[in-house]
Amino acid sequence: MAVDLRPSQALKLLHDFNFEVVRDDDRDLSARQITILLTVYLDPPPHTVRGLAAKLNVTKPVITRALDTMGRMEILQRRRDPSDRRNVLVQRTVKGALYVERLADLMAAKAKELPL
Amino acid sequence: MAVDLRPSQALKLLHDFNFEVVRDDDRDLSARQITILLTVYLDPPPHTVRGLAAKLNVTKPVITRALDTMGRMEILQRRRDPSDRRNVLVQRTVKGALYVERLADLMAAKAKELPL
DNA sequence: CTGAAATGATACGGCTCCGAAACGATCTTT
DNA sequence: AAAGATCGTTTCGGAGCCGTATCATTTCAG
Repeated sequence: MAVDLRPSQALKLLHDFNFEVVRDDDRDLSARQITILLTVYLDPPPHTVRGLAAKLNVTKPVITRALDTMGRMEILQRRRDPSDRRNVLVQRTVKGALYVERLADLMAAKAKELPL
Repeated sequence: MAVDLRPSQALKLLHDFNFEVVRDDDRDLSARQITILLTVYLDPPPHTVRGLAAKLNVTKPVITRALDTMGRMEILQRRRDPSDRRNVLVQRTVKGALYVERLADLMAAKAKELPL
């Protein structure tokens, strides 16, 4: 129980963060895509399509399509599992790490600006 | 400078919050829609289509369509400005207030669970 | 009173995403 | 090796959202 955030502060933080993302990027990821991305970057590997789908409670094609999109953006990467070639391993990329880091910094900055 | 949130905590908070939203709602609002919604609920009125578009740096049809969608969800409401009938005033609803409150509580709860 | 300006809504073509179902490739079992 | 199971992808029809351009309504200026 570390960070004490009142609901009104949470709301403002949520607004300010989204506001910044919307203003900067013409292209914004959906909540699903963000969750997939952050899951890959926060949870220990390996990450498979099926595993991500089960964890996020969505269908497999949702993951496949999100990987198509974020693969094109080069923030996530597919690789075949050598030990079981049916599996696809979802991996991080350098560009993706920078992207995620930017999100984290932006959120931390917005939190710092919150009124008491 | 109230809330101290390290980037790694911000990332986990962002993940946990989105994770919960994605798991619960089959239909999730876009970053733009959330920003519009929270702007109406946080900034002082009046809110017009043109004003919101300028503030968020998007085109007017984006606002109109978002109002269509969130109007159907009954979390935002249109009303004609009586003093200048060209304007549309965007207003809160009871249902919308509950929706926003739920977002705030969820985020605050997830912040409380963050590791030090 | 008439034409210009302002406001929000709409039409359009294009793109992305959705869930369900079917599919090919790969392993596992027999 | 044949049959079945598992995994990720693709297809399909349908829906939402995008930006540009245009439209109807309302107000304002001359």
